[in-house]
Amino acid sequence: MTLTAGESRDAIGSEELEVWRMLQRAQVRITRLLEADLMVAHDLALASYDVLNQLAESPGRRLRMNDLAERVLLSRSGLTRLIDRLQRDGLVEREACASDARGLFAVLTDAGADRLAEAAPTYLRGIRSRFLDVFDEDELRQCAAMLNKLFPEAAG
Amino acid sequence: MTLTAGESRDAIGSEELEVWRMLQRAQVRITRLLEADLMVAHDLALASYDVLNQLAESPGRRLRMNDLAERVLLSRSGLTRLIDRLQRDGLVEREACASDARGLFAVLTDAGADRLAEAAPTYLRGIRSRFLDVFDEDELRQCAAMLNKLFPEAAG
DNA sequence: GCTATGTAGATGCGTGTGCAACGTTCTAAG
DNA sequence: CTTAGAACGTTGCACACGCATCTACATAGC
Repeated sequence: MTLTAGESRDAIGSEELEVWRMLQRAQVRITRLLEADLMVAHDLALASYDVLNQLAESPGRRLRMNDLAERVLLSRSGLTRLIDRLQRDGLVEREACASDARGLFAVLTDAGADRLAEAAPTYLRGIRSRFLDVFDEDELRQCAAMLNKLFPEAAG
Repeated sequence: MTLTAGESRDAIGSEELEVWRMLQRAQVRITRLLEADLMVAHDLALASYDVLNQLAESPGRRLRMNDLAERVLLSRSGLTRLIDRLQRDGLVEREACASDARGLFAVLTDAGADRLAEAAPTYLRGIRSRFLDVFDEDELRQCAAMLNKLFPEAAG
């Protein structure tokens, strides 16, 4: 590290830091593998899958742009473009919001639901083989507990 | 989910899937917080920090472009541009490789080392407060063990 | 020595992202 | 009713990334 000064107490045990770095690496690598799976098998980016999935899980297969952006961890502008693409491909439609003229719903089309249903097995198989299958039940429980400590508010 | 067919056994317990999704969210959100910290305090992107850090940890403060790209999870082309920027800012230099005329070393400059030393406390404080401090020793050990199961080869 | 195959790094191109700014609509204060 | 401020979604812009391609060099086979 070659830290010069001011690190009297910040000289964290490298092992602890290493945990974070390994987590980073693991998450990035698995995510890329999942995305590659989806791309070759279904020509679907992971972000697109997430959007379709979120919509499918929502009542009326629809979500306000803003809510959707939060759930898929995208900026509003990023989601605008992504929905543009999905709409161009017929997987999603925009629909006006009756109660708020500023708002728009992103709505999953039948084609979008079909596409999601096609891709879901690939996605699930990927997560299973690359993540879930590696651990036993206790470990997954431990993991879930730790994640809940990290983000208590994300318990939805 | 509205899965249609072919999912006889793929109907994973939603809880298991949720573990992966929470991990994804946690990792992305923490990473963005760390990056924001570095940007406002030191005008340094996280990828740049990682590069400087990797170089600082390497013998002779230097690494071949290829090796470096692997360690920071970047494509070769991505690293080429990033090193371009860091070189423009005087934090890194390119140096020919004696034993292989194709090869280049990315070498950390003194200015780069200084910049890293400035930013390190911010980075460490961020990881500590947003990740390490949330857990006790046992949990971190558990976490490390699980990560080693995920990527046995990444035990460096 | 000469050719074929492979590797290191750089570059053209297309794509996807976030930030800042904008128009529109909602809400609150007077 | 009018007006100030906030919220929703889109757009202009710049930037960072990966893929495919390219050049230069290395290595193996003959």
